[in-house]
Amino acid sequence: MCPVCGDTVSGYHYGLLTCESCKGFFKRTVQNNKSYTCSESQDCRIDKTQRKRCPFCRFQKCLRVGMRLEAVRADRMRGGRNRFGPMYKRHRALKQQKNALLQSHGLKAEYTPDLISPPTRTPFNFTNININTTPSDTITSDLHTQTHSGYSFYQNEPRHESPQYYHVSPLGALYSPVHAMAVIGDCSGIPGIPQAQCSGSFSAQGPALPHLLVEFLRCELDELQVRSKIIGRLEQMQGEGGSGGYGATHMYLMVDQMLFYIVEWARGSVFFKELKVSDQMKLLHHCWCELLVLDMVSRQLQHGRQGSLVLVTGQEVDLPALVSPAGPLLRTLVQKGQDLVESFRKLQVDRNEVVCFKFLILFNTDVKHVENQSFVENVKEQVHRALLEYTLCAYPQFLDKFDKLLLCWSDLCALSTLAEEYLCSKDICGEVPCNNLLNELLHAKHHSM
DNA sequence: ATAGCCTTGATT
DNA sequence: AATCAAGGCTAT
Repeated sequence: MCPVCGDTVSGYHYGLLTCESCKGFFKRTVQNNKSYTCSESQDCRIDKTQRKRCPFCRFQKCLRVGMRLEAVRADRMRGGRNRFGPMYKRHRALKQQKNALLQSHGLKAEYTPDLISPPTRTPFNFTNININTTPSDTITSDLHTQTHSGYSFYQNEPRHESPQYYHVSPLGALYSPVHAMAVIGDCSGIPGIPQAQCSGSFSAQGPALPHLLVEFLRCELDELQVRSKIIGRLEQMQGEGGSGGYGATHMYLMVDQMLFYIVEWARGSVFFKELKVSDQMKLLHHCWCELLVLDMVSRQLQHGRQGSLVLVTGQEVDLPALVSPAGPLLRTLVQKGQDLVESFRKLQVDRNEVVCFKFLILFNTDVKHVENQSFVENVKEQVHRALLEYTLCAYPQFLDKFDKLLLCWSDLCALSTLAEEYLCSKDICGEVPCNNLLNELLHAKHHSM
């Protein structure tokens, strides 16, 4: 599918696989130096049926997905090859490799259609939802402006007979590709990734990410904001409830708050927000604990030191002190948690992979009685694809990282099951404060089983 | 202006 | 000689 409009791809054009019509549109726009204006808010949906409606947004999208201005020839020379040739070749090879890997994981090699459909807003009624705390989405990516100036498109010295390439379109200045931060590896030569981001040489900026991953990063809540809100809420409750100190109650309240923000994240997330509330709840009832465990594990990766546990609040808990008075269940829980953190660390699991993981966990196809099962399956497959593409691209020297990540996931599931059992036992003992989200989630699972 | 089909020509 | 991504042409 054409990344611009979704029509059928006819080959590589101006840097990536697009359809014939977007190829022509891009060519006309750049050759004739056209400038368009958008009569809406510059975010028109571009698809096969609507692509004619707003050329401004269509061209924006062409640039955003990575079509190259420089590939339009200033001298209009026909035929021949440009220096993208080898890049297209590499891309084909990579795709083949990817498909082989996908197939080995039982996924279809063909691309599945984009699932983003018009949003439907519906109320959501988990108990204990404080309306006043609405964490604002944070764009974790960095906006940059690409420069096209003075770049010889040919690898060799430009000869007189060679085509001289363009083009600094007046619209080019509007091009703001979304970058990701802190990516390692080399994606140079992958079509669709603008050269500035891709050149591998000194890429503090790193290569561009799969489109889906960028969407996922957009859905992330701001960690610091969440932290301060949770701290505020906990202080407030300690003031009210009286039970001060850092006992178990404090922990449960904190977990409860974490769950609140996990739900908040999910509700605002791409794909998930398209689901009916009943389906959303079924998925969350199933995976909240996995998300919780992943959240804690990934926090240890960022800040944690061995022998201590860093909480959402930023507090550091000494593990030996936590474990020594604990029962056997909590002990194994802590031990397995440490093991998991260790294997994540060994694998060099990065933030982008964690973000993909969250979506893999959320869109679990094993959840029963979900109305829109096919949607969930489709999303899961797309996430798989994005994660695989990312690992191959960001860690090309580490080809089985994807497989190892999936192995880690099953460890995480096992740990989550243990954690849930632990919380359940504590809930039955009456140690978990009542009327909160944690209770609801603990009970929901049992009712549905 | 759009988009499907046609022609071209360096690279393989 | 075959390939295939550039540009060109032309009904709609």
